[in-house]
Amino acid sequence: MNHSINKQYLPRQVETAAQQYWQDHQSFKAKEDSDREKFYCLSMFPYPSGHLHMGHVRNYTIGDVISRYHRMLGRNVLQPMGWDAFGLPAENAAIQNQVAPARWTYANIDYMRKQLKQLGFAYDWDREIATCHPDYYRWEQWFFTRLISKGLVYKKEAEVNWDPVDQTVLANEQVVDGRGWRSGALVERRRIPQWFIRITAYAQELLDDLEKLQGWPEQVKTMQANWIGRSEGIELEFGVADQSDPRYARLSVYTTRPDTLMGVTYVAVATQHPLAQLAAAHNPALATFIEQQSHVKVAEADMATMEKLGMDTGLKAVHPVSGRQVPIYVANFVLTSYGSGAVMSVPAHDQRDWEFARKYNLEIRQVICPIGNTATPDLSKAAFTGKGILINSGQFDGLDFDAAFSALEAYLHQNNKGRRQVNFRLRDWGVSRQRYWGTPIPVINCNKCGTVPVPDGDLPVILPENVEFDATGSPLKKMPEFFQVDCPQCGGSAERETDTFDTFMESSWYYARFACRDFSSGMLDQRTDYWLPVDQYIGGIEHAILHLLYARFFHKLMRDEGLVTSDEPFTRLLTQGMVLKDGSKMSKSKGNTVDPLALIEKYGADTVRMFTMFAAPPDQSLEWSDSSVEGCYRFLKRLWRIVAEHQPKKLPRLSQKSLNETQKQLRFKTHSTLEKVTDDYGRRQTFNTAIAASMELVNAVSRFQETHDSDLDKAIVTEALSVVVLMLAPVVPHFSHELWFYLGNEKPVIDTPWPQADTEALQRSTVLIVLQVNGKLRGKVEVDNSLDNIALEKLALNHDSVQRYISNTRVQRVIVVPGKLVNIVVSA
RNA sequence: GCCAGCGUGGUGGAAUUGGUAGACACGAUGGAUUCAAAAUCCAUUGCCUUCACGGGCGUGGCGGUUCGAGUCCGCCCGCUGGUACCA
Repeated sequence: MNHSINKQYLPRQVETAAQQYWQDHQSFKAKEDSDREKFYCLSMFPYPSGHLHMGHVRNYTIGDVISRYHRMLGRNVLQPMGWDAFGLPAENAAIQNQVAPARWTYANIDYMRKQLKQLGFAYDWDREIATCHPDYYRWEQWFFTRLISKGLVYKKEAEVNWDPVDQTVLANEQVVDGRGWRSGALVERRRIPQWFIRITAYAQELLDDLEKLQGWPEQVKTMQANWIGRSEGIELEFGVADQSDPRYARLSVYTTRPDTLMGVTYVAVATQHPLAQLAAAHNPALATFIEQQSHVKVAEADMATMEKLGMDTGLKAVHPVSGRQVPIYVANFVLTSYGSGAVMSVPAHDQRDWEFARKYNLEIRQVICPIGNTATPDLSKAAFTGKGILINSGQFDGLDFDAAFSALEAYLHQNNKGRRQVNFRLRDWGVSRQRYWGTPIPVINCNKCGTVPVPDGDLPVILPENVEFDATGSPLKKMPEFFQVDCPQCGGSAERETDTFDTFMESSWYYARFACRDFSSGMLDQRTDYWLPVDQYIGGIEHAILHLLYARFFHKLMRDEGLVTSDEPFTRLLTQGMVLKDGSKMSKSKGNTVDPLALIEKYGADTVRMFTMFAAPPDQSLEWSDSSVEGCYRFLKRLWRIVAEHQPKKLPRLSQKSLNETQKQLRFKTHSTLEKVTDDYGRRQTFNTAIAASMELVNAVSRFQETHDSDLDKAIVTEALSVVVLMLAPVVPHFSHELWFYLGNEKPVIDTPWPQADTEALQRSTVLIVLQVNGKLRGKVEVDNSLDNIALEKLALNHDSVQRYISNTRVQRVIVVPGKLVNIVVSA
């Protein structure tokens, strides 16, 4: 084993050689092997926007570190990579640069793939997927037609942002201060027919199965549960008085607070509610008001923060219990898409209703009295929103929330005016996009047969890639050769759907396709049974709700189609924080980006990888620092020199007892660090502390070397450095690849098992005890670890550093925490 | 607005189950080496106070629980992500 080594750390040479070795040996090609435990590690695939940014580097380094660690644990690892290739930015680039979205996208993919390869990620590139390729999206189209046949898909009208100048639908992101970002025109809400997938049919299961996700962060599960938003309430009906049209005799509302029903003083309906439209037909002022409210973009945040405005319709609702008539208002904050588009308003016990009532001088009627609190709430200051005892509620007076709920439910049920209802905040998934660069929706509209799914044999519906592109909507709508087709059912002339799918469709099942991406006669094959579910998924926290919920939903749809056998797609989830510079998110528009390529050229991939792992724990945001990158480079140079100048010696079989104290200490440090780092990589996934601990061990080796250079000393150093090189191998794989050979090993570091701590080296006979007086640190003492609590207490009380604080006091209590501390509680 | 996080030295962060606050780095200061510089190495480095020994304060703010709180609870402030057509 005569591995020569350059005394200087030359990252470019080292990295080229290691990458060449991996390529020659096809080290990362993943093969199904039922005899071996698999580990599927997946990082969220990138949108090919042009070049990698630091967020990608961080995401993919985390994934690579976890993959390489599990490989060392002996698992059969699959780590694939692909491209979330459809999306809006390609269309914007097309308009700006006169380049077709397809060409732009493929060029970006080529460039970014090169960057990923330079970073040395252990991907099986044979499984690469680009979602814009028909081999991929054809199965999405096929699956959608399956969902149609199962009744899990339907078409309905839904609102979009319409730019009246560019004559195009705008994404929420493209509406800035209520205006189209290119034209500057005031946006309008427009209702158009769109396709929806019934995610609400799975709402309960999506909620219940969160419990199965033991490997997910609590915060993500909480956010998803709140998003699904299950509530139990009552759906009840008000009558409508003075109505001229018998179709609108009833007004349905949903409430989770039926106990406040007798406090209703008005009813609010959405601007698009039939009653609002009915009233507006005879009321020009109301029509104007409704028209004005239509210039707000279709985003919940805008709806919720805008000034709450309303107008009396002149219509009256009839209370289902008291028969009292209350005004019906149109209110801009009532959501058309949630519940029935109408809400009963109880200003005394709901803050938003209270504010609205104050503004429009509507009655505030208290019907709930706080329990165990004689002070009546001051309803001139705010609503009282807590639960309590009913008052001013006639026959329901004196009941508490639960009793009132039951009593009112029974009353409304008997009178056929309401029933118990479970509601979800979650809305069905609108998948239609009026855009070009996406998967064509595989549906044909025929005047005779209605909507007809494209038959299996005619799939895929291929998106034409050579197109002229401008700002006025999808080019597909101007391509008769695309949309003029014969109806598959009657053969008559028909029109192909020109809308495309939401790109969340592609990212909802790519993880499954990676298991069998070359399968050409179906969506998924048997190989998914081996690889799924994904053992570790890594991606940005910004995907905590939408992407992760859609993917969970899609997995259940595929399960119910018999394509996968598991209930959930991702066993363990790590949500990575953002990369910031000067306190804000790195972005092109802010001009604070750092080019990974320039850094790799200057320091090498290993330094860049190490910095992203060392600077912060993976789930926190990471503050960019040039000098800290420099520091990582310095550490690698220093460690390289220490190893290269060291003469490796094999550690003889020895008894720990034959070592001197310093030798014992270094071996203790080596093996205790190994235990800690193993825990950091595996359970904790705090790679920053794993690196810090490794640095500490290197510092200990340096100090040890100053006074020790016998053959046995060198062997102990060899052991320590070998452990360091193995522990750092997942983070700096090229660096470790080279040094591992130098340390006298024949097998490459990637095929070397993760080391195990030597329990004998971890034995200690003493322990450090902290001495406190009244909780304040007053001393430390190293004691034999066989001392019992009584001996510890005695020793603490007599210790000099304690004595001076307790001499003129009375000892009240002594708290002994074995192996940790003694706290003496005294009073003057 | 609503949901979920986060807030610790000059900076990034550590403190894993309520038990030594500031590990490991960066930066800074001083020194060694050098003709000089780079590189490297050594020392110091939370704040206030003291000649020194030492003492006091200190984890966004206010309060609480506890022998003991960065950690648990309540309220408040600030920042970040998401908010269904950015991905």
